[in-house]
Amino acid sequence: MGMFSKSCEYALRAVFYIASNTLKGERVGIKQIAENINSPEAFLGKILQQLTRAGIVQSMKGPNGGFFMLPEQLKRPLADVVAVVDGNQIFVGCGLGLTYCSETNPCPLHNEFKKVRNELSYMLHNTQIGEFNEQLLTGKSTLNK
Amino acid sequence: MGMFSKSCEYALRAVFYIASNTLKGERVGIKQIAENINSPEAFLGKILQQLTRAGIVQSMKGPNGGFFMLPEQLKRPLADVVAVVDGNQIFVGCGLGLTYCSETNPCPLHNEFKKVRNELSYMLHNTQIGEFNEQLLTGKSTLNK
DNA sequence: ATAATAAAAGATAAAAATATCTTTTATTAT
DNA sequence: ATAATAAAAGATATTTTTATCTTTTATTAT
Ligand code: FES
Ligand code: FES
Repeated sequence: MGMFSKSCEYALRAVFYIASNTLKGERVGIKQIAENINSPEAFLGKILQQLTRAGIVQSMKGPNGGFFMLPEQLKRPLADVVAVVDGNQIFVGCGLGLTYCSETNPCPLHNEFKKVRNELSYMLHNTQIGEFNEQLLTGKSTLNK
Repeated sequence: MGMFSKSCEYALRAVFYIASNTLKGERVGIKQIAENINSPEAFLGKILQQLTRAGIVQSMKGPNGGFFMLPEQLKRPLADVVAVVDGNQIFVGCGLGLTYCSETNPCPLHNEFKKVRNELSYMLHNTQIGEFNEQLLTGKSTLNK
């Protein structure tokens, strides 16, 4: 597996897709999202439930329902999405899997690992969900295949 | 989960332990390793099999048998251990889980993610397994709890 | 040679992650 | 009010990862 769980990858792709459609003023349904980010529909539904409960995205039931985001939600960092789906071990956990990362009783890789972990953490905390809307809408970047 | 699979975490802790004991001129058995890196014994056995087949460590059966490393094996990078256990997706894979990472058809996070991924890759390629032997033997760093 | 030791190999089990299917609830349009 | 739509919730299934158990093979000491 990669840096994130599969659920988390779907989650990130989904919020990017929802964000860019929100910019166009459109709500999007699970089916449409799943098609556009290349994910299993029902499984994505479960992930979107989590994201909705956590206040990462908004949802509406019924005709013309679907998922969308509020302006302030577009500004939230990717770290929030990752934390909701994968927890915060990626931000604070020991690289060698010790029960917790410690300065006073570190694993051998601590100093080296911490640097990388902090780079990732910084990047995710300083990147906003809505930041890629334009490049997505103009097709400069993609969410499927 | 963290950056690596649990198997990979055990693998890294195990090679560090074997390396530091090799420096002391000692072979170590699965049981001893498992106790000292706090891992399930039988499961660790399977992982050590992989590492032996891949030439990361040496093994000897029978009395006074156990695991140890050759001088050149002590110099190999952590990246080799990670690649054997987790594959190379962590080094080359797309952060959002697209089938492959591409410069020409990138995901939105590509540039930001690539930086972090390359930092991790660089670190793992430029850190040797045997590099922490001294601090491990002097108790300055730990592999359990 | 024989017994003891320890890893290798193979088989099986349990837990977690991923995926699907069915029923219920909220919302909208008629 | 009724029917249609779409997400929420709940139940179930599949796959992968993690873990354990048993048998075999190699090595050493007696
Ligand atoms: S103790 Fe392992 S990364 Fe800090
Ligand atoms: S395409 Fe996603 S990280 Fe390169």
